[in-house]
Amino acid sequence: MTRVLVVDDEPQIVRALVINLKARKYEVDAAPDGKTALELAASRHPDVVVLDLGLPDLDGVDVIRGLRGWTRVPILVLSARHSSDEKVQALDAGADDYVTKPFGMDELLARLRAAVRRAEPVGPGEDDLTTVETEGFTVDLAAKKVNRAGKDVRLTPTEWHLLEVLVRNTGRLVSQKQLLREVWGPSYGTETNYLRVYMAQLRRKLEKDPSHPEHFITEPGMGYRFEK
Amino acid sequence: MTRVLVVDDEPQIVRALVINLKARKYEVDAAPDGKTALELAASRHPDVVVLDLGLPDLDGVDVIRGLRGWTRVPILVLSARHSSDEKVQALDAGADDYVTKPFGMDELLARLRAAVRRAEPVGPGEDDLTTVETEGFTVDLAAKKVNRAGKDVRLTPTEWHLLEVLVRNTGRLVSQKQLLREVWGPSYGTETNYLRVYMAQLRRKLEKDPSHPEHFITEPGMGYRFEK
DNA sequence: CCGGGTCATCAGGGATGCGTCAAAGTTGCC
DNA sequence: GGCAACTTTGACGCATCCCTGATGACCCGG
Repeated sequence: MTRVLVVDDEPQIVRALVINLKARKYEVDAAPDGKTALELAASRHPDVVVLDLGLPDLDGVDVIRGLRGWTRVPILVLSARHSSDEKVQALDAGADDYVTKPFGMDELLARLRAAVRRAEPVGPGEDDLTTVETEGFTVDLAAKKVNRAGKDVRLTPTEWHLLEVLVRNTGRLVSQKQLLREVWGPSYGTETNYLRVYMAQLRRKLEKDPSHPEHFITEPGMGYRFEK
Repeated sequence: MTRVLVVDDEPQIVRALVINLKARKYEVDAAPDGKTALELAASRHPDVVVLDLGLPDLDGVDVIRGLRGWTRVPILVLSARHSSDEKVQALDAGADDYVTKPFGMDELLARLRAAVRRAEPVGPGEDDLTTVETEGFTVDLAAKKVNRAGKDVRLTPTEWHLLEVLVRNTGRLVSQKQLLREVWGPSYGTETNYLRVYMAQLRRKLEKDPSHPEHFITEPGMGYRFEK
């Protein structure tokens, strides 16, 4: 779940934000001043910060700097000041966006979504999800490679697709209908013979003893399962 | 140097932006409509896009989607529409920021800086990515040069672009669609014959035995893979 | 013991995708 | 305006993959 830190000294604004955010399944922390904001940011590690510039204790720009000293969390500034100078200062201090009050809730939420979205990592960083190992072979989902005894195994597109669905559900039973729909398309829910042919090919290429499979298990009448 | 793509059909706005950006040492491309914008984005790889929503040919939101289909480049939307709905649509389609006209140049530039800043990769870690070596040849991504047996190999722009995408994903399979979109642009997702022609040329220039490639591996039906 | 159903395996034929070559079209430069 | 380099397009042979039908093994209930 996405965690939001709301920093504002006006209770009614905080209330409005909290209600709207919680309704949209965000987890929300709130701070009434800069000092609390910095503490909460450190202890709660929010995924995005909504920061009012007019705080009682610290200058808003100093709060931004305080955060930017150690984190790249997206900061969305909220302010009553329309002056161009204020905006430039806040943005150059490290803010990601600047919304002037009064603001539309829809717009604010959209900007929030944009800020969270682009902070999402892409590509590497999920290595634990991209490779699956067994004693006999290794499947690399990102590189689309299968390695067996040091050598890459050549899989056809259909074979790979089938393997991918099974591996993504390691340990779970995948029904025949589900497999057929995923690999061959929605209208192929009943052609179970395709499955038999391609499961045999996968086993021949990957199992130690294809006629006594250890990893590609048949659940008679139901479907197939991949086990490490 | 940071490269900016300005998309707007009003010449005076483009002029103002270009002058201001160039004065601040940005490299600037300009497009008067959506189609040109998508082409320029594909061929020039800007670091940030400034996009007016009111274009003569395509809907602005469609341009955003066209870009987001293959790149995460920051998009800063410029628009005369103040309606909250428009903003939400643009932001949810993948825009990073939304500025309403008339805008202050200082503010726009500050938002631009913010967008570019947060797109910067975190920390070091790409130094080793700038050159890739194989037994047969060396690719220098920064210098855009390929060396083989002590001599530089001449590559055409398209050949280089294709090589670059493959090398940046060394070891990973890159799908045909992805390659076509990266090199030829978002609307070329199906022209797989281009790929065949240019892969052949790359192999002829770089492989020891072009008809038995060791580094530019084709995965039938799926895509291509570069191996060291 | 027999019969129906599901599953595994095999092999052939049609369709598809890839590599190659050559020619036409485009672009940019002198 | 002409030339050279590059890109696009089309055609062809060939390898590979996908589908299909046939056959036999296995499991269960009758």
